[in-house]
Amino acid sequence: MASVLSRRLGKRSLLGARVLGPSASDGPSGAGPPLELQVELPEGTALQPFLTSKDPACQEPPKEVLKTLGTLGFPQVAFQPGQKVYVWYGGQESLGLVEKHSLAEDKVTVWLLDQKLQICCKVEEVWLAELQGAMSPAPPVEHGAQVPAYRPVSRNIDVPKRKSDAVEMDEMMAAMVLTSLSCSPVVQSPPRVEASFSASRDPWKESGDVSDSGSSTTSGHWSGSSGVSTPSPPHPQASPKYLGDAFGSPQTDHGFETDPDPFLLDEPAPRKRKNSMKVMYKCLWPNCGKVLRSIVGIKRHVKALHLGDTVDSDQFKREEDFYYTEVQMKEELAVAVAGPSAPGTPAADPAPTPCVTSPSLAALPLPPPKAQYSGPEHPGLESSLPSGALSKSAPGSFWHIQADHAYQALPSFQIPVSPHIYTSISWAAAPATASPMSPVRSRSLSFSEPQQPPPAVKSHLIVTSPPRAQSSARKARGEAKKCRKVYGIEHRDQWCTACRWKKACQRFLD
DNA sequence: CGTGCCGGGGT
DNA sequence: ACCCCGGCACG
Repeated sequence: MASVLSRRLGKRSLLGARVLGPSASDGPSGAGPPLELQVELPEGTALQPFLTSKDPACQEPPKEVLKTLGTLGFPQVAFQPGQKVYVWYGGQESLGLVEKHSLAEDKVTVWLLDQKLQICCKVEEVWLAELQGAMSPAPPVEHGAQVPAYRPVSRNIDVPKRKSDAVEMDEMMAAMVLTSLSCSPVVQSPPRVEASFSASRDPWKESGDVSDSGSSTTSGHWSGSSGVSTPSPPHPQASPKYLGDAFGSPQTDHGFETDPDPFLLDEPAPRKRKNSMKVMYKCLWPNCGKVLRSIVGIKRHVKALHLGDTVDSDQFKREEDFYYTEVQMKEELAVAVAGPSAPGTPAADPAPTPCVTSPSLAALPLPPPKAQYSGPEHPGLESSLPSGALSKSAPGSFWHIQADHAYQALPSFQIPVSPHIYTSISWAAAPATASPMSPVRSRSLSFSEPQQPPPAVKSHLIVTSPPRAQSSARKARGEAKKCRKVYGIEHRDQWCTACRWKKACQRFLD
């Protein structure tokens, strides 16, 4: 194999590229980054704390609003004497009463309750106590300058996007993602370190090392497999570990660690379809978390309950839009309407969703597409997997096992395919383009625009419409990243066998 | 033009 | 069987 390697040592490494510029989203969709940038903008102006942590996905309109707000000055016109306000003072926010508001100079005189003193400051530094909840932590200007430390980071990570099961979970995830992201670039890519044993722990990185696990095959390299078929899966132990890795400890192993990352976020892995999902809308208002079924409902809710007093201003016309987010819940949960829980994906933009709510679509009981053609090959394998890791929506990292196909000699193969966001079902090919809005989320590494729950739709197409399926003999080009892309040519030895043989990739089927 | 992979070749 | 690659289709 050494020969192989040396022979085709790469011209270009996709892997490298990926590793170097990962955080900023290298997705093809040019729209991603820009959006983020814009989102950041308002924050920069430090006027609009609302955005801080909530789902950027559906904030198109607000963004606009905010921007204008930023330029035009704070719209909250005049403070009334006696009004309760918060003001940024002495490094913290203090409660105070408005003494007077001088419109002319845009200054507000505030009587600080705590300090028992009066101060005069700019309007931007003062905000109404009522709004505290929403517009809390980031008081104006100078404060903004004080905290940027965490901001720039968090903004890039679409933390809110993946509303996992619990709210706290979200926070944790955010933190973890954050950490791992911030670490990953560091590990440039010590391309293939022959680090003897340590290598063995990584199920897929090693090639010759495969055997060292003691189990199964003897020959080095993948080819060694004899009978193929029932691979004794090494994962029983491996998987937990990996799981851990995916989440917690960013340092997997030698420079390769960055690789799984793209996965974690990208891998479309459409095949694992979730149970029927239902789209719900969750109120993001602090301490609210109300979940409603309809977009109208949620809007009304937000408007009525939270924005009640602000709606007067035209500028807030659409404000409710960004106080709710779309979430997908399992049918059962949806029924129960568990407040904070929102397994699955937050999904995108609220606008184009209505159709989705149709349960009929979502409920289509289809076997994962993959099963449709490769299923029969190793039924046993699937079942032997650790619980539902595979098929269920393991919110964590999740294992994708495959050892099949004529080419696939290796015993078994696991790929940590991401906590993957089911959003990332690559149905890009589908007629999805219909919606002009294509809400590009701020997912840092993305390549195909995920969407809603159309897995059902897609598979449906495949199943029911034989005409389109494969009219031509040639297999439709896969949307998924193939080994080549994922590992780069330099790491050809890590490709799946099929890929190496220039055959249809078996690792990342479409 | 890069990529995925079929078809066909070599060992 | 394994391995490789020409060459085409696709984006």
